[in-house]
Parts: sequence; C-alpha cells; structure tokens
Amino acid sequence: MSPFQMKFTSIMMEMTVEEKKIIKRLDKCDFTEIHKYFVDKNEARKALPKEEKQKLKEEADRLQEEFGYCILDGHREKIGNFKTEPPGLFRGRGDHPKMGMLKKRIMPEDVIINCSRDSKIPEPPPGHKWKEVRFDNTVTWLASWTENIQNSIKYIMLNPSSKLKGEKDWQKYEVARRLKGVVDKIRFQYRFDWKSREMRKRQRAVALYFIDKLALRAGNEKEEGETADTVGCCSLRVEHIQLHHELDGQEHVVEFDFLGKDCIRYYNKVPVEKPVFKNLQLFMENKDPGDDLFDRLNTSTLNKHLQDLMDGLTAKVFRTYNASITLQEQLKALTSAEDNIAAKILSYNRANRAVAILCNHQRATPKTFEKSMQNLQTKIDAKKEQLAMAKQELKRAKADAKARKDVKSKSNVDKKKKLLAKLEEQLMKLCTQATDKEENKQVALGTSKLNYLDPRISVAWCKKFGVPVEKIYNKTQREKFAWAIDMADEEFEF
DNA sequence: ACTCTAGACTCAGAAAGATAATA
DNA sequence: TTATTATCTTTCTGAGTCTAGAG
Repeated sequence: MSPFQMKFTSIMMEMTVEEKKIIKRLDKCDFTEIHKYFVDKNEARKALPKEEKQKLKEEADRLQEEFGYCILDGHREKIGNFKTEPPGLFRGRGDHPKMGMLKKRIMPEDVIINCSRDSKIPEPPPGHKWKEVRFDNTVTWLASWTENIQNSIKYIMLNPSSKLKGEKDWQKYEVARRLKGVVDKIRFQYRFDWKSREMRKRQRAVALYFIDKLALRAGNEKEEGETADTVGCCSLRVEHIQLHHELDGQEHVVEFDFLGKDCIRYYNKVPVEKPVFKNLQLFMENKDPGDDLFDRLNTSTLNKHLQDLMDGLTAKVFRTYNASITLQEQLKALTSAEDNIAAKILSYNRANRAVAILCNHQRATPKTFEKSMQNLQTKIDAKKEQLAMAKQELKRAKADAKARKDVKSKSNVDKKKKLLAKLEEQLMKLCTQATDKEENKQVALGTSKLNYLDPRISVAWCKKFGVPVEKIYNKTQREKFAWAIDMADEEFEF
C-alpha cells in the first residue's frame, strides 16, 4: 500500500457511512476551514484574560498533584509522563511512510495498570474498566497501552529525578568508566582484526573502529516501509560512503553522508588508517549502492563480541565513554583558574559543544537567530566607538599631563587608562559571545548534557574552579543529577 | 546457532510554556 | 512602568538500543 493509500484508509476507517458517500477522494477536500478553526482556537487561548489563565494553571497544578506522583518502595516519586497521549494525526520524523495516519484516543480499556498487590489500585473512570491490572515488580513502568500506528507499547514511567532512574544512570556511567580501563586493549584488538582471514571479523573490526572513532550508533536493521529510511553503523549501505585516496591534502579520506536517528544528517569527511581504507574498498567490491556495507555483520553479533571483551559492554557504551572522556579532556584543556566565572562557563560550553559535535547532536537554527546576531553586532559596533573615543581622551589627557605636570592631570590619565581597559574587556566579552553564538547556531547541547556526560565530571569541575553548580545545571537538571552532586568531590576523575 | 519478535528501556529535537531582558 | 521580545525550561512523543525467549 502506498503511503497515501494508507493515510486515506486510516481516515476512511473513522468515517461514517454517510461521510463515505460524500468523501471519495482526500485530495479534493479543502482543509482551510478546519485549519483556521484550530489557529483561531489557539489565538483565543493566548488572548485569555490573566485570571482565566491563572485558573487553567491552577487546574493543571491540581492534576499534577493528584496524578503526577506514585509511591515506590515507600517514597513519593515524580512520574515522568502521567498522561496518555491524545489522539491526532501522526507526523513522525523526516519522510515517514505513516505520516498523516490517525492516532487513536486511548481508552481505559486499552490501559494496563502495573502496581503492587497490596497498593491502592487506581480506579478506572466511572463506567470503564482497565484492560488489565498486573503486579509485575521486574519492570519499572506503572501503566502501558499499545499505540495503533506502529503497534508498539507506550509506557508511563518515572521522572529522571527518581531514585530508580538515578541509580540506572549512575550504573550507565560506571560501565563507561570500566570501558576506560580496557579501551586500549580493545583498540589494539580491532586493529589486529583488520588483517583477519575472516571477512566477518574484518567487518566487525572496521565497524567497531567507526563506532569508537566517530561515535556512530549501532544501527539495528529496520522493517522496510514501517519507518523512515535511516541507518547507523551496522546498517550503513555502500551509497552512504565515498572513498577518496586523497582529499584536501589528506590521505585515505572517507566521506560519510547518511540520515541517522530522527533523520538527522550525518556528513563528515574523515581521514582513516590505511588498513581501514583498504578494507572498505574490499567490502564495496561488486556491490550495488543499495547493498549493505557490512553484509556479514549485525548489531546482535557485534554486541555479543563486545560482551566477550567486557562485561556489560555494548555499542552504545562507546558513545557514552567517548562523550564523557572528551568533556573531561576539553575542560582540562580550556579552563584557566584565573579566568572569571563568565569565561569559565564559556569554556564549559565549548567543551560541551565539542561533545555535541562528536555525537552529531544538531538543531534547527533558532527562528530569532539572525536578528539576535544583528543585535549583538550593533552592541559590538557601539562598544568599538566608545573604545575609540576613550583612546582619544587618553591621548589628550596624556598630553595635558605632560604640559601641566600636576597631580590632578596625572590622576586623570590613570582614570582614562582604567576606562580604556574596562571597555576593552567588555568588547572582548561581546566578541567571544558572538563567536560562541555563531558556533552554536546549529548545535544542540542539551542531549549530550542530559544523556552522555557523566555529571560527576561537571560537578567536580565546578568545585575545582569555584563555579556554582547552578550556573551549569538548572533546577530540573540538578534534580536529575542529585546523585552526582552528592557524590563527586573536586578530585573525581572519570 | 540462528532468526524473529515483543518488550522495556534510553535518547532525540521540536514545540509549547514560563521567565527574563529590553524597549 | 508596562508591553514586547528574547531566551531558557518543560513537555511531548517519536526513534533508537538492547535483551530475552520462542521456534
């Protein structure tokens, strides 16, 4: 079925007999009215008087208070998503084959409740029943339902601030730290395997090199036609790379160009070690562009091999490890103890950015980017003018002091000098701000900060350089990383 | 030993909402 | 001061990773 037919079918299924008589073709339908209806509704909500908005807020708070928490092991814990997802049109990311399908409303009859046998079992809404109530303490979810677009299960789970999630997070970083201890051995091993007689091993070793060096994701195989066409390391196809014996003065360059998770483009030109280059040539021999680059490899065999190298090691641990170690190294390289707090935070953001670039965390350029950049430039220009003026004034004051040789005119020179220095510093600050902004234009820092960087590195850095943790982590982040803030002293090393 | 699938969990950027800065 | 705008925070839910178990 074509995507369009699928959409139409999914909408047809919701239509009454009467509607089906009238509506035969979706492309003949005019949706401007319904679109206007929703736009208007949105505007109306925004234009609501203050006290009405206040009321809505209070109601939301009440819901949060009543449904937003659970008791786990005797502790009241915040729930991450305590509402089921509302019905609507499925969008998906990128060129998704199921775009436009109807996502159905979830009814109590769809919902499985998971709680303790001896707990107060939540009541379904009046006149309804739960699909099931179970008491499974081997999983962490509190409720679940099956979603109708991909037929996958959705869960109600705890907030990242919870003890359960925090401990899991800590564990994740501990595994990555263990990798630190054996990574040299593993690197030696895969270099050795580049020369293996077995094709499987060679492919595995080259893939692992990519995962390690470029922080690529594992790349599970996906069901065709069910999702957008994206790939990771193991699912790379011949068409996704180009080999250059020599490019821009560098040897053995691999040019990557593919869509990764969330249809984010990965584009990179990387010089690789010669055996890797030779192997890639070999892997690509007699293949079509659409063929798998690593035809003897999948994530399951790769992870099995990694498990043999270290307990708990999987492909994604390399991402965590390389992200965290990069942060630590960059912080060390970029921070000067004599810098002021603002400069230190700038260094932190630079280090964070290095990681985000490694992990290919991108964002759309903010809507107000150009404008705010212009504003900053205006400020810089104004500051430059002030600076020029101050320079002249200093010159005049110096001449004055030379002529008059009195105390007053001398102290005037000092004053002008101080002003000049102050203005110069302000200009510097503005300029670094501008560079920082420009470099950050399309880089998303949040994902790595929240998911890849061992928070203890940041906490230790804060303590070491006298930067308040609040400057690095906002309230939510401090709650999520409470375990690390508690645990790490300035001596912590990843 | 393998493939396939279901299940459970982490990780992902956009959009909405709240707050701070600025005119 | 207040209204507007820029920026930061929170919410949302889709898209991955990885494991276990059946055949």
